[in-house]
Amino acid sequence: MPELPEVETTLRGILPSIKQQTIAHVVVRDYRLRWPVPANIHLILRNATIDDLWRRGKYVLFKTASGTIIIHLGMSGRLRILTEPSKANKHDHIDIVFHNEKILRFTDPRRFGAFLWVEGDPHQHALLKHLGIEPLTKNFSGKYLLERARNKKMPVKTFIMDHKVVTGIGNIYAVEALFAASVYPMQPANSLSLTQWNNLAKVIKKILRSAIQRGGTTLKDFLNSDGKPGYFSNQLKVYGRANLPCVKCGSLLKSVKLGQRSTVYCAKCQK
DNA sequence: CAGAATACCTGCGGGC
DNA sequence: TGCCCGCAGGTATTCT
Repeated sequence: MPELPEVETTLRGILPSIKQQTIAHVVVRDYRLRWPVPANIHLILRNATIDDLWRRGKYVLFKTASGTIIIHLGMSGRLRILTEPSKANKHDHIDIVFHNEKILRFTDPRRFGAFLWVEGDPHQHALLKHLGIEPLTKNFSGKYLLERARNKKMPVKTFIMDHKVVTGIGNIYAVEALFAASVYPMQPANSLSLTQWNNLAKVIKKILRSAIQRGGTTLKDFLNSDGKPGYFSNQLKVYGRANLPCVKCGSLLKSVKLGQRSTVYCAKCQK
């Protein structure tokens, strides 16, 4: 479900309710996520204060005095704030109850998400250590991509979805960015020109910023922390539009599998 | 070593 | 109505 814009939207939504707030207790209903939720997490977090929270790639981090909570939403995860206790549904796996009576609820039907605890520098955790550059930073540029793509024969789409290169770009935004930049998804990464990379870096930033501004993309069930859908869905030009006309030239969009992921593109506009 | 396949899970929509 | 299949926003792990 969530790519960078959806995670960012989620973070912004929950931040005002829980930053600097102290945890009263934690309820774990199902420990079976991507990795087991630490068995003693309720003891660790009791009376801990969330000093700060931020995003790294698609991870959300909550810092406390003794360590950091690492959360990943996987494909179907969601975080939201409840202002009063409410009956837990089937996939509501974790509640963090704060002294201010707000409740942070982690829901994840597919359980591909993660809820972990790390002491020390969270950025040295195995999951975060090798993450590449943040796309919404100045150093993310055509030059950076050109350098990283040297000797990489893989398709450019696979390359920009590699989080060791750049974090946060998933299937939707990869496909949209390639269309916006008129780049053929199967083009070998090491064959793009600096001009192409500059253009791609530019449209990636533009699309991610636009999506964040609109509250992310809702395909069927993404809701942000306020329970609102994301309004970027109606900006999608190619994702989910296989066999429909290209918005630029009218020819029918094609669809192929690339690394098991559906890849929609315009054969005429993307060369 | 790179790159490709596999695995983890539930829910939904389409075809029969 | 119900069953089976394929598909879904991710990514660590295993394989070749």
